[in-house]
Amino acid sequence: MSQGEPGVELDTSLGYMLKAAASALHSALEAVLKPLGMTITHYSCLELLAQRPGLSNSELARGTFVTRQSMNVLLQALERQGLVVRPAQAPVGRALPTELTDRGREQLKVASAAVRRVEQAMLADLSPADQDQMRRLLTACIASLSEPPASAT
Amino acid sequence: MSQGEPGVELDTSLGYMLKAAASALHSALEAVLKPLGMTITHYSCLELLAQRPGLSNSELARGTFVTRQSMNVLLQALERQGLVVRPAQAPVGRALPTELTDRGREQLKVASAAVRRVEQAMLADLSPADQDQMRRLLTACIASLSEPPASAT
DNA sequence: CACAGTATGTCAGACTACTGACATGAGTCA
DNA sequence: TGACTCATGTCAGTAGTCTGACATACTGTG
Repeated sequence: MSQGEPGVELDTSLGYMLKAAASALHSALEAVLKPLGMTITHYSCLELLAQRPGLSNSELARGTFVTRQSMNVLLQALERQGLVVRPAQAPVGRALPTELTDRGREQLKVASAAVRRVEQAMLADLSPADQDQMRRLLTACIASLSEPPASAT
Repeated sequence: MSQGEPGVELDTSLGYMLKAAASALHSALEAVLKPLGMTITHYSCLELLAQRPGLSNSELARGTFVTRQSMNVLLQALERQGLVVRPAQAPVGRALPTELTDRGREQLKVASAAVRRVEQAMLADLSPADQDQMRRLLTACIASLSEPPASAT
């Protein structure tokens, strides 16, 4: 069934390659986080809270690229497990500032090291200059995709 | 709640940026495919079949980065909709070579144009040289992630 | 003040993709 | 030939995320 690569155009499509790279990263992260009993979103949430303490549910959702409904489900689980805490009442508006507990920080420490190893493995063959290039390119892509479709005028 | 960017290290993490870019692309693709009544995997499957006719269920799964079980469910749906056809019996082994129908090609044509527009929008600010760079960098990342963890020796 | 508009937290149901499991067919090797 | 290994197709159950909906709280404008 395999017939080498016809080289049609999939192999050069940056959209496809971006998906392939993200998928490979996703699988690698899953592989190291699963033994720790964590999902990727679970880890992302803790990491985000460590770097930006006091983020609300909606802000965490945006930062981890899921809906606020999904993040809400996750936060309730993390709260039950004693990894994060939220005040019973919002200090202002409806947003509940979330904080890591010591237990949460502890769990994150192990996971964070594992994730860092995966990221370093991914970048093993890239020079510092390459990595800067990649940051610039990805930033440009994100910016262009975030703009409105730019209707013809 | 928002407090600018502390610039901790999330903003420079290539893993995070890769995820952000893939997420932005995913959302943009969803937005253009949904009006056509297609999901991203649905489209990816048709596109792959157009460029590599006769791929089996498992090969399509690998090409679209889902499990063969998920692809099987999708293929059965596409078959019911008359977009693809598979022989009742495998010509060799168990693999069933899948082909697009005229109806499948027709649906793909519209979707493919929409997807191409999204990809071009994403690359709007990137020179041809930039795009080549990006291909090289993504390829390197994928290759490094695909290698075994490289135990210490 | 009253009102519309926007952002948030949360519950419920639906969907997509996943893991687990089993049977079938091809290739390898003694 | 028979045993073993591997890849494939498929069914069933599970988990994570999504959409839809509603109530609440801040903001700006008349």
